[in-house]
Amino acid sequence: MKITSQEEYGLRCLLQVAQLTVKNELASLEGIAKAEHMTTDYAAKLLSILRNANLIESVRGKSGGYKLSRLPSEIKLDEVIKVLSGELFEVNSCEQFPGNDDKCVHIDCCSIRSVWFSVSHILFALLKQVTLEDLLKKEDLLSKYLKKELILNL
Amino acid sequence: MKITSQEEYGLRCLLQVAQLTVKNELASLEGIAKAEHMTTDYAAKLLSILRNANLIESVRGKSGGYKLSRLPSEIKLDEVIKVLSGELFEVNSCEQFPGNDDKCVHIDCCSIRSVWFSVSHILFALLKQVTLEDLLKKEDLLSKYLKKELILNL
DNA sequence: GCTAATCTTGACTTTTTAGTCAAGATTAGG
DNA sequence: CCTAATCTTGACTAAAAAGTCAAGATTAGC
Repeated sequence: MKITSQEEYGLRCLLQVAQLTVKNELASLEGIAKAEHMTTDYAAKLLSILRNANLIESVRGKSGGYKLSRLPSEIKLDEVIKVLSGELFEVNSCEQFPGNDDKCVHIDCCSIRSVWFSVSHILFALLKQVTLEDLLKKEDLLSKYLKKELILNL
Repeated sequence: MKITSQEEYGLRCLLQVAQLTVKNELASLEGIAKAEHMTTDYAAKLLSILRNANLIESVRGKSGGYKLSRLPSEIKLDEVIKVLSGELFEVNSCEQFPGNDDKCVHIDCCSIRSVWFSVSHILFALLKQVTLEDLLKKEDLLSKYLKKELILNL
């Protein structure tokens, strides 16, 4: 249960694209990488994940670049995080942790599983309340908003 | 943002210890490993993490084993998860993701960071509401309890 | 059509996490 | 005091995640 590199840097790239999209410009790979102080190769890899998930679109060739597929207000963090690293705990795969067997010993009754399900559910309900548009705000503004709104709306 | 092996299997071992502790028995390494279908070596490693964090105590020598250091009702999941894998996002280390620099580009203002902080805060507040005693219940009972109580008490 | 600026892809290397192995320390009970 | 049943530890190997490299495809503008 940790924020992964792919989530963190993938989201940063997406936010760079969002910033230019609202100005009606395309974001170039090189521009994104420079802004985020990362290599273009790594940025390219992350952007390809975002593109394959239809969060962004790319235009190839000279004067090409990336733009959001939808409005920033229509892209919610729960979707972004699922694209970048999947669910916290996959509902149909307690098989992720089968011990040394094919099948988990606890398949019939597992109190741990029910905690993961609840936590995962609430977590993604939280993330669903935050959009890329929110993330384009300044930190102090967003921070206040999150404190006021996040839990209340669960 | 995924449940790690260490969290899952570590918690399973801890729960095995808890089951015997409430019966006033010591849990042996071999017993725990057999019950969870894992190797004794791996169980040993996880139990040593739990022991170093003072969640369990061990008795060496013949007729030795493990027991909880506290009552199951006094051990909360937020602590267990922190022991097994740390915070979701370390407050004092945006340095975890500095890009190709020493210092993160966004150190002064980072909307992403404020989301991680909020989410992490709520997540551990949730986990704090669940104790090992709760986890000793049957899945269906616990599941109902979680649905009713978890969010309400935030 | 050439060229330079762009995106695309898959194989590769490095780092981290997961899991194993083996040698050793402790102690109850005979 | 010996032995068998325990726990302990650190080094090692395997698997997964992170990040790099290199070759190639596309297209605007000359």
